[in-house]
Amino acid sequence: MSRVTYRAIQQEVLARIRRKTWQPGALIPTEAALAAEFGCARATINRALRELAETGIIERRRKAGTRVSATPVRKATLEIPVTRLEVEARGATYRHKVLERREIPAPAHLIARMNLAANARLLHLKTLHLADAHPFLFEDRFINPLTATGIKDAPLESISANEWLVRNIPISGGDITFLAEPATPEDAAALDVATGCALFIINRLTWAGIEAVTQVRLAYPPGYAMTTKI
Amino acid sequence: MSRVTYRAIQQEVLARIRRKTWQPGALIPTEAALAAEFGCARATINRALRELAETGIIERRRKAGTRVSATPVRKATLEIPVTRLEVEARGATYRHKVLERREIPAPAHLIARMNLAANARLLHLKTLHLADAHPFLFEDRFINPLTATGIKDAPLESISANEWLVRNIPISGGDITFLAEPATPEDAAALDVATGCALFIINRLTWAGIEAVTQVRLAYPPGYAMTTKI
DNA sequence: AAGTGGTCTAGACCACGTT
DNA sequence: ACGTGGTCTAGACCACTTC
Repeated sequence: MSRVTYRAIQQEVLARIRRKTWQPGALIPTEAALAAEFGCARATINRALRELAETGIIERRRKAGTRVSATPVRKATLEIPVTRLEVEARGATYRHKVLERREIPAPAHLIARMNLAANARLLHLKTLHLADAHPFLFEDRFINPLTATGIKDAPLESISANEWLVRNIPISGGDITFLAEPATPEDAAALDVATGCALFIINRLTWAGIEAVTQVRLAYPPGYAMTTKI
Repeated sequence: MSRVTYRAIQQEVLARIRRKTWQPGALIPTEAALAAEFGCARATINRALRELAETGIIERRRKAGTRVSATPVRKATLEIPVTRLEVEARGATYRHKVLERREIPAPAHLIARMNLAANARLLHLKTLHLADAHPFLFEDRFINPLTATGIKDAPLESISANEWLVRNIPISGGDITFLAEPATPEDAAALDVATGCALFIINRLTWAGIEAVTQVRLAYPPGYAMTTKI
């Protein structure tokens, strides 16, 4: 075991910020100075501070140095699990039901958002996910068969599109939006709730490079909450 | 510039996963082997793989080695800015109005959640945040004056509690919950929307060590969406 | 017992941004 | 121009986990 760990340095830095030894907005010593003070290598200081910078507690810029964030932008990490695992983590039995599966011409609003050719066709899926036979999530998904190669032959009755895509199509990135919406009549029927009641909605658009793979709207019934820690 | 960067290694690793050279669930070579292959130091491989593991793309365990995640749990990072900055980032003028400010005995449900003494008192604040004079956010907050020392004398008319706390009280962590709720009559009056309409709600409880600092419920009107990337 | 990742060191060079 | 963080190296020891 070495004498000084990067975690110990992080703790000490946080303690000094908490004690106001280092005020918000103020510069803290350079890596070299801290390495000398703590009697460790600069690389150790670097790792400690780099990770703190990733959480938004401090801000670092070459030449300008490192300073305590004046108005820290807290960053929370959300885990986005496969729905089956999320249900099973709650101790329930997972099942899903494909309500609709059709190939259609891409709707106009998706041609722009997904950067598709004007005559592109998409696979349109509607799926109800169940936890112990109770509606857990109503999913309305469009899949680009050109990027999600093999989706047409996927056994989507036994593996959800969600999970099939995650396992088979390497995704480079995506945009996620969280919001609240009133239940449409279709949402209400699928989830067995009243039309107009407040649903938690996730919209997600995912990419493989510059090509869109899938756009999905997830509607969760009242009572669902997404939780995380900072 | 060195010959091999950790970013280049990440790209190559991702490419191999995408090409299925390394299948989901399969072991990939050890750090030492990759260092030899790429002709770089093991520390460089370590940094490349460590960061990929943080995103959930690969999984690492001592002795067991590194493998490609079979069902990757995507991780998204949410930024939680101060409301004023969020409004200003949209090009609007920020203003807030304290609707209520009272010291009260802690409600029973918060005594448990915030780990308070039975006779604890809390500062109860209700604040409306405005963007260009339109309601942007209705905030219902409880503050523990024992941990948020100085809050009683804070000029909460000119600086929001949100911002005052962020600047003055060092926070060690917290729990955040996102959900949808129908607007209560009070929400509706504050936000100028219909009672019962779908609101996006954030509940946040923050701690300084083992002591709770504040519990807040943020209610956003219809149309608000929280966005992030993966 | 042995193999793998986790971390630290001491030194070096470099990119970047401020001055 | 120059100071700061960003990164890489080569080597070392250690912690954890599986065998």
